[in-house]
Amino acid sequence: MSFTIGLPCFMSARVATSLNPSQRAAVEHEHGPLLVLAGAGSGKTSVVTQRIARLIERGHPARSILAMTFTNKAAGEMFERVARLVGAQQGRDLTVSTFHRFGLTVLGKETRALGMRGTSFAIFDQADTSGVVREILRTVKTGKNYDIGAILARISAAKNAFLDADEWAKRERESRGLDDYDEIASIVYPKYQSALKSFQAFDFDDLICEVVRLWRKRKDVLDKWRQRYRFVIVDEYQDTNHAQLELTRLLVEEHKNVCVGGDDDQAIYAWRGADVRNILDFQEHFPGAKVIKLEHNYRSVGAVLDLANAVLQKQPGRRHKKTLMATRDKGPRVEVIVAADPDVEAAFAANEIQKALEEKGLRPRDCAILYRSNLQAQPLEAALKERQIPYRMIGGQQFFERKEVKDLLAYLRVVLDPEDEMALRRIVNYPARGIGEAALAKLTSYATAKDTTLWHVVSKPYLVNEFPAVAMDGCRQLLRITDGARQRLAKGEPSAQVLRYLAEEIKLKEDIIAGSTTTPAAQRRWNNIEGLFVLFSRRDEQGKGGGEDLIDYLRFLTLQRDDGDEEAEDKVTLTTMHGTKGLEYKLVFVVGLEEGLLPHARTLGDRATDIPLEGAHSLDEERRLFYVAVTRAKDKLYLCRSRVRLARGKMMPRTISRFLQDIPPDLYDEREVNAPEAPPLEKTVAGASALLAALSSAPTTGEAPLMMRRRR
DNA sequence: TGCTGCTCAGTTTTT
DNA sequence: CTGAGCAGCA
Repeated sequence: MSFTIGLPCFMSARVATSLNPSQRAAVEHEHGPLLVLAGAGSGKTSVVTQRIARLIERGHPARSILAMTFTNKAAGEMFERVARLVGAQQGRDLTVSTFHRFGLTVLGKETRALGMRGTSFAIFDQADTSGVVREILRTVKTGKNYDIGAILARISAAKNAFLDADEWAKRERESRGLDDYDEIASIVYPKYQSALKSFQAFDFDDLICEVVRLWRKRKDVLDKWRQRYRFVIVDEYQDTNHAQLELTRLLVEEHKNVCVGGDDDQAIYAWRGADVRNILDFQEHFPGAKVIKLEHNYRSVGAVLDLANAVLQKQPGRRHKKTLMATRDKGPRVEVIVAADPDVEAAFAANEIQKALEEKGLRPRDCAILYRSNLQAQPLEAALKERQIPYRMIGGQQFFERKEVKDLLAYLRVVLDPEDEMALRRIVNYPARGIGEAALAKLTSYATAKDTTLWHVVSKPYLVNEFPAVAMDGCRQLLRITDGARQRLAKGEPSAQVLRYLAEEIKLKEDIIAGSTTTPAAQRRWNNIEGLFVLFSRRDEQGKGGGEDLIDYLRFLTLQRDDGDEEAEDKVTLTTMHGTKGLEYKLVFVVGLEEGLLPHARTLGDRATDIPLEGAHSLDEERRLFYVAVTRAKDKLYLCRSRVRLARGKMMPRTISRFLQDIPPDLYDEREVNAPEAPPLEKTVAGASALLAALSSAPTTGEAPLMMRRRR
């Protein structure tokens, strides 16, 4: 089982120069709707970027081109690649953005047309929206303990269908009958909407839906945007939802210059509202559409591709039939690893990576370990740490969703925009300063009665009848802190400096230490805050100012997941199968191929909380997810599973994933791994000294470093 | 008001 | 087993 790096692999350095006929046809396409059906690894992204470059070459101004992607990262990458082709000068005016960010831009520019008071609005992330729903449930007094996510999912579905609560409930009742969650969701939904309105806030769905509503209502506004964008490109089209289709359709209705790229076999986001029919029915939505299929795979060796095709073999009812054709040689065989337990599984992957790094000249960045659920990451992290292999984890709890980060940023928000009520509520009694539930209720009811903002009352608490002296004092403290920060900003102090001041004033460090159970945990959380300082000082260095600029930046951060902006970082990637879409690695491990994990238990048992998906079976989506994971591998693929796994704190026996079972055995070699292979530390001097370095840089608190903790 | 300790639940994916 | 949410108490 050896695989060579270097020889045939660089076929995959493809693109730019040589295009096959289909690719060329797609790149040269100029006017009218175009669907590029691109199988995994068929060079879709490079075709799309080259087409954009070609449009610019043809004399279409870059500023008239809008490309929409799924993630910020994909957007950044596409922008870079186009800029490389046409030059930074030419590419500068190009718009490459996620749907959500584009929506944010439009809403930000159209606050007047939207009829909003003022120009400021907030964006609510999941934590915020969950909080809103929780509050509403309290007032509704159901007595039951509802899953908030399930309610939000239904609200989201209704929003994206542009239906109000009654219309949605009616439609669902007719199509499938209502369950408990549908009932409660239809009660919560209108209240949720008015809550958002009173906060002057948009949730993620609104960023798309409100644009569509506005455009439908205001032809003059729509015309403005239509004139601006003469060419629209959408990547990963299989993952768009109904509202995104509507947005696209409105924008291109006149000129019809819409080019979408995608692959229905890689549709894995139905659970969050993506509708694969968008890509299946593209030709009905955009009559006269040209369809180009890209079926040559330039990424993977034949062995990987054969297996990938076998995975899809079992997929019923594929509409756009594609067969991926190999362009590379067979390569090393795919290996299936049956590990005794998850630690063995992790040790195996880490050992193989280490071997590949030392013996085959691979770089860490060429390797990835993919799993279904973030819970699986822990043993993998530990195994890599033990061997001093650098890695980065994508996903998990997002940086900007961490409590300490949100707390500090909420202060900055309030400083910049005192009417940001969500932020104000968050910090009004943090750190505790005597403004508890009762005091807050007094403040808000006074604000409601006098039709003024919460901030106004907080800054003049003496107006409130029988307001407790302690709470009054608390308000004064809060004012002192925010005023201090505001003055610093006004004086032109860098934003990072102001953040430091705020952290200092609220004794954030002390609070983190007091609120953490272990020293390393406290360290990690404080590191997050330090990370914020670094982030903002980097922004300061770019000469960005305070005020509006900073408000925009904070909004932008809400939509930004941290991919670790160190794109060039040479590290092994640990990520979920979802998080890996669009990426590729020479060496790939897919771990946890067991029933209950893939397919995930939640997609099997039909739980009351899940929305029944129409036309899409979640089991099929799980299979496609497996397909996506497998097709990430360029040279060598390992499929791993464990015989036992921790569930609810107990070791439970596991059964093989049905998807793995479905693959003809002649497409892979199977191997059992039992003893946890010890990390070969003593093997190399480099390894030993790296360990020493790691130990000496461990926290000197007397606490054991985190990595030493898990051992059974 | 705010803390502590209890219970309970719940285990996916993310703009 | 862990974390979050909640009730009851100081």
